This record gives sequence, structure tokens and C-alpha cells, in this order.
Amino acid sequence: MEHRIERIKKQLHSQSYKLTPQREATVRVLLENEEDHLSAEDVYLLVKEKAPEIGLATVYRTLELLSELKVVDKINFGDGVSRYDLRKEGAEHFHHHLVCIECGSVEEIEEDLLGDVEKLVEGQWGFQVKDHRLTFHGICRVCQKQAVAASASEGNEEN
Amino acid sequence: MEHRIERIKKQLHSQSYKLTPQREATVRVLLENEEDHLSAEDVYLLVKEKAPEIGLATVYRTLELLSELKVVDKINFGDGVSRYDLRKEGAEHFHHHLVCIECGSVEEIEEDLLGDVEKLVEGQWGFQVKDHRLTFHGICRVCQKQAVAASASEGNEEN
DNA sequence: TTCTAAATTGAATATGATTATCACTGTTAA
DNA sequence: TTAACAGTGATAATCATATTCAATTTAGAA
Ligand SMILES: [Zn+2]
Ligand SMILES: [Zn+2]
Ligand SMILES: [Zn+2]
Ligand SMILES: [Zn+2]
Repeated sequence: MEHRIERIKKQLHSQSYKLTPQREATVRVLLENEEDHLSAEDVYLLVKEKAPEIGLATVYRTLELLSELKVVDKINFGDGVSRYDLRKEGAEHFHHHLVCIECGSVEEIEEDLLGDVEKLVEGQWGFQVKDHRLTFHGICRVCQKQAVAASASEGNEEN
Repeated sequence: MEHRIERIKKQLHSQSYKLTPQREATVRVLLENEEDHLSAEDVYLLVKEKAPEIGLATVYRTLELLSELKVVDKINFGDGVSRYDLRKEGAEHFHHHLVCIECGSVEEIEEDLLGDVEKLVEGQWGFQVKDHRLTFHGICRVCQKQAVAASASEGNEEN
């Protein structure tokens, strides 16, 4: 954790930005909730627990800055809010997401998966790929099981 | 065109929705601008040219409805507005996009490309894929050429 | 055709996320 | 020390989208 903060600090400094206490608090919240996909409001509320004096505008500004520096990726799952996702250490591309249309859960895929597709796009469409967004919408493992269970008990009730 | 409108009409009726003049005008605008990626506001302005009495709320409602019926796909390229994209005739999945980070142009890829990846996701992650969103961000062909030209003339100026 | 209930509409208003403004504070470097 | 200047928090402004509601339209039933 400290190591990653140190790294982000250097990245900020290299563009003559400072790692202020507010920015550090924000980054810590992102690191502590790496598995989640927090909205700006979510981050704000979590940061407030530790640094109650922080303002919402500062959180937005910090997230925007981290986004420009590619420390976080801004993503939109179609529910009207932007969400902020830390890049994995050393990851070249943004990771992928599995969004369940039943329960709304979001799972991550860190494997690249798109290597071949990107080669194809570069070769066949002449498009120089810099990054991507890939999200699958479907039914997660849990909801699939529940659907099976529900249809089974439904069958019983009919008897 | 008429054929596709007829089909959408049936799809609406099958869920006891009506193809009102406002809805038809909206669908026509989408069909006539199939290659674009229009926002609700864009659609509104275009529909107004032919049916000036239409209200913005109706356009939003229509696009939302068409979205539920899977006639259009709602997509977000990260610029703060939702865009609406007609499904290709008979397409099972949403098509892909190439967004240029230089000029903002959006190109479409209709080829599936993700068949193998989806099989992997279903098999290895147990996730039942229903749909996807895939967008590549990078440099389009035109901007690549311009970059080459610019760096060449820059080299000349230095002499 | 006439009638009726339900669906749909437009204008206006409300909402909710994000951004801009601005006076103030802390930091930096001559 | 002091004069830029980056950064901040509170607030107001903006902008996309959703909701409300009275009025209109529509598809069937009678
Ligand atoms: Zn689920
Ligand atoms: Zn993620
Ligand atoms: Zn371009
Ligand atoms: Zn498209």
C-alpha cells in the first residue's frame, strides 16, 4: 500500500502536482476498496470518515486528476454515475467487467483476453489501439443457481 | 426502411405499445442517421425538423422504450451523454466501436470478434453472457497519417 | 359509429450528478 | 519576507434526464 502511494506520489510530482493530504486520503480509500467500483459520492462518504473536512468538489477534482494520470479508469455501467477503478499494478490495459443484469454484481477479469482481437483491429481496420472498455452483461453464477432452484420449487408447488 | 418500421411496429404491438406518430418520427430519424451516434438532444433536434410539435420528454421516453425492446442500444463514450445506436438487422449482439482520442470520430465494427472470448468467459468464469459492450480507444487511420505528416514537416522546420 | 378506459403526449418542474466560481489557505522559491 | 501560485471547501450553476399532471389520442368494446 505505502509502496503504491509512493509511486502515485512520484507520478503526480512528475507533472508538478502535489500529493496533498486530501489527495492521499482519496487514494487510500481507493486502495482500501480496490475490489469495489465506487462512484464519486461513494468515495466522498468514505473519505469523510477519516478526513471529515474534505469537500465533495475536491474529491471530484482528485478523481479527475487521477483519471488523467491513468492511475484510475473512469467507467460507466449505464446507471447514471461514473465509477472509478484503480488500474492494477503494471497493467497496460483496463481490465474487463462482468455485470449481472439480475443482481447488479460486478466481477472483474484481469486476463487480457483481447490480444488477438486488437491485432485484428490494428491490421484490418488500421486503428492504433491505445486502450479498451469491455463489459459483458449477463447472468452471474449465483443468479444462475437461484434461477434453477426457483424453477425447481415452482415445479413442486404446481403438484 | 418501411420494412424495418413495420417490424418495429409489430414489436411494439406485441407488448401492447403503440407506434404513435411521435414514435414513428423518432424511429425514422434513427434510421436516416444510422451511421451516427446521436444523443437524445441530437435526435430531438432532428425530429423537430419534421414534427416540430414533439416534446423533448417524448423523445427521451421513446428512446428508453426502444432501448428496452432492444431496438436500439444505449451507449456511453464517456462524454457525459448517452447515445442511441440502432441494432443492425438480425444482429444478435451489439456491434463494437473504435473511438479516436484525437478527432473524436467513431467507427463501427459489425463483425462479432468476441465469439471465442465469450466461450472462455462462460466456461472459465461461469458467467452466462447475454450482451456486451466493446469500445477501443486509440488513433484512427486519418489521425495517424496526420501525425506522420506533422512530424515530417516539423523535421523540415528545424533545418 | 359511439363510448370508454388506457396509453400517450407536451410543458413544466424536479432531480441528481458534475462543474465552475470565488474567496481563502498553505506552499514554494526568489 | 513576500509574492506568486496551487489547492481547497462552500456554494451556486449547469446539464442531462426523470417525473408530474392535465389534456389528448387511441384501440377496442358495445
Ligand atoms: Zn447475479
Ligand atoms: Zn473493475
Ligand atoms: Zn482521428
Ligand atoms: Zn455504433
